Amino acid sequence: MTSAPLSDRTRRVLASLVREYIDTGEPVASAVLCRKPGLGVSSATIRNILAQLEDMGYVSQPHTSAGRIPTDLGYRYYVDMLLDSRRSTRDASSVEARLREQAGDAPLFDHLLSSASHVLFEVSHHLGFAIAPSDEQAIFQRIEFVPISDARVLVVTVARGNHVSQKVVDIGEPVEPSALTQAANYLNAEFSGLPLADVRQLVLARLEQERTLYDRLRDVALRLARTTLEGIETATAVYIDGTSSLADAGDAPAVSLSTLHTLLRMVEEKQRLVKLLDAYLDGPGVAVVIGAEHQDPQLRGCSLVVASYGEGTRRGAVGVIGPTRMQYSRTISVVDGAAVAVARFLRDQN
Amino acid sequence: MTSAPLSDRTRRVLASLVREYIDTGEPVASAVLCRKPGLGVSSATIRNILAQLEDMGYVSQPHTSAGRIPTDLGYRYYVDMLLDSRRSTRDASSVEARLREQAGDAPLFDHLLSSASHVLFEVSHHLGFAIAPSDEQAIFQRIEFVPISDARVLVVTVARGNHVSQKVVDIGEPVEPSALTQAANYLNAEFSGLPLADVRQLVLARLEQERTLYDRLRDVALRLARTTLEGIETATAVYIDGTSSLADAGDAPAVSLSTLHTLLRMVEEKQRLVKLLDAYLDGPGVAVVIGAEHQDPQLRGCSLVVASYGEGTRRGAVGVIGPTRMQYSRTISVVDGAAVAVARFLRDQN
DNA sequence: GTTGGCAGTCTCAGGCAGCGAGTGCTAACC
DNA sequence: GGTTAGCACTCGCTGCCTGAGACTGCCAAC
Repeated sequence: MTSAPLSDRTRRVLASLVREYIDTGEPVASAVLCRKPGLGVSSATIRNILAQLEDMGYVSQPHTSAGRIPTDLGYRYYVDMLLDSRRSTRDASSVEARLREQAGDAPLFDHLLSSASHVLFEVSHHLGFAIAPSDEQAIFQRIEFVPISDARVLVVTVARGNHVSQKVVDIGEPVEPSALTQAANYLNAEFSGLPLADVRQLVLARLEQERTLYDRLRDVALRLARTTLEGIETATAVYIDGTSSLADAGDAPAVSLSTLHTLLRMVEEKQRLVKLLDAYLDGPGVAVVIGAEHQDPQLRGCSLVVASYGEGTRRGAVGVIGPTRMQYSRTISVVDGAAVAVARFLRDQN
Repeated sequence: MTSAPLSDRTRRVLASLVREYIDTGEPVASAVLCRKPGLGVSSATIRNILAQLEDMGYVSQPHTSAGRIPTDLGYRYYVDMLLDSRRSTRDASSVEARLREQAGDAPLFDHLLSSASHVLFEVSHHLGFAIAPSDEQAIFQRIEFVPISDARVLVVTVARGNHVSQKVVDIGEPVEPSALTQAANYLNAEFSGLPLADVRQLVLARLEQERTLYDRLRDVALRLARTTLEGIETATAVYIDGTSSLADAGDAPAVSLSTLHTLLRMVEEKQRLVKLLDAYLDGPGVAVVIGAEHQDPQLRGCSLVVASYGEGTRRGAVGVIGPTRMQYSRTISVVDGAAVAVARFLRDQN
């Protein structure tokens, strides 16, 4: 398990082995590798190299007389090579075209993200997901109250970037529709253009003041606004598509049954996925988490490819979850492309 | 495969065998059955009866020296006995209590149904679902237009029974907010209290007339209404919870991987589930579809327990999908209870 | 019609041999 | 020193056999 830098040739052998294993799913023999173009050496030499790679923990043998398969560490090295080499050559155009086809030219925010998860699934054939940024920093445009029943109101909030969200709020007492309209006018006049987080703070501050003012209209407006804004932090919108890919038994059952179970539970409780990503999403660009690198032991059987989009505190994420033996090169391209495309959509709409 | 009526004792043996198999998952031996209380005969007699049952296709042997397991036909006979015997003794109270706890006292329609699917999953530990009735016959209460961007409007439709639905509509040209309010007022005054299907017809009829009238306000109102009502028939709302149960490997992997794949695809394209149910949902009460009775060969590995709620043309459905080897008795109770509970909720809100 | 008894059948687990794939090692070579 | 050919060795896989165990089917007695 030494970490001496690998020679160029050794790295080519490792990459070749990983690619071959991803393609076939079978342990790779030295004879197979030396038949590959690019490294003109005999199988005996390959065997020496493979023995070194095994010492270093990059490959392993299921049993003595079998070929080698990559370990999670081997995948990691391979993926790092990929990420290095494609720093310059990103191409989002094909994914972006698909996304535009799916979502239209100026989609609503939630439609854009659900389309993104769908496209990711279609292109990668793995579970695709898209996560909205926290609403905290979204720019408040307008609020509108639609009376539903005597004491119930549908609150529609519109934020910049075609970002529409709805919520039903129970106000204890019946309120006149005209009062609701006035309340909305008041809020729109006061707060339009501010980040939602600021709006919330201002609303709370005013509610403190109003206690002594006895202005009924403002009171209703502010209380409705408070209840609406309360929900903002708690749940992040998550869009997932392609769960069926997890049970796609092309040749082998991509992931184990217990991993499958964990993933399906994650799809049910989407917030768990958000939590999972929080741990890995810090920098820009594509992040890859492979098998044993997962903190949750149940997820050791699968890999995660994720990229963030947006800037500053308005960051969301798109990505793919699939078996450790996945086509990383392709998947990384696709996820990166999707992140770029989503970011571009959002920029165009400001 | 004769269909002579079974003697009382033979039926008790079959029922006992099915129950035992559902409990253990192992082929049931004659010796095991004769130890059960209720039928005081020796194992040899049981063997004779089992041989008859096998001739008739109700049970089968995995191999010569194994016990018997029920065939799908055997499950069918057992389930029919269950359905017969519980005609009178339905008890929805426990499910209803859970549903009330989950959904609150006067939930919105979609929240009620998603709670129903959740409760069905929790109680049965199988995939639970709830399907909304067609909107066609819902009684229109109010429509409201919320401007989102220059040429885009969020249309909120409220129907009787806390049934709120939203849709974003693109109108080609920018429209003044005040015009939208007037348009909504016009539509509400004209159509409130009518079934949605009638509203749609009336809207189309008026649009024909208006062609010659050149009243811009009405024109906008009617065109918005038409676009909104267009979507009504196409998609039925479907709520699903508990997909993870399908991969719950307690002892055996409940359903085969290919069945699992089909079911997950059905969860993705929910309308396929609606289509599936159309074939089975005609009468009132609980319907059970077992294994090979499914038209789709991919679904042969699982069973469906479903009950409809509501009356006349306002019928929806709730139900459960699980392995053929499921606790039918319990599941039927639960699904029946859920249907009764949902119906009661809806009745209380009119 | 029911029952006890017994032979027959089949699965399952364990042990063993032969085969083949693929390696590790060594000695020769460049 | 790195590379290569050759060869012995290892080990999983398959097929075969055997004994044990689980049930049944059948028959004769009740």
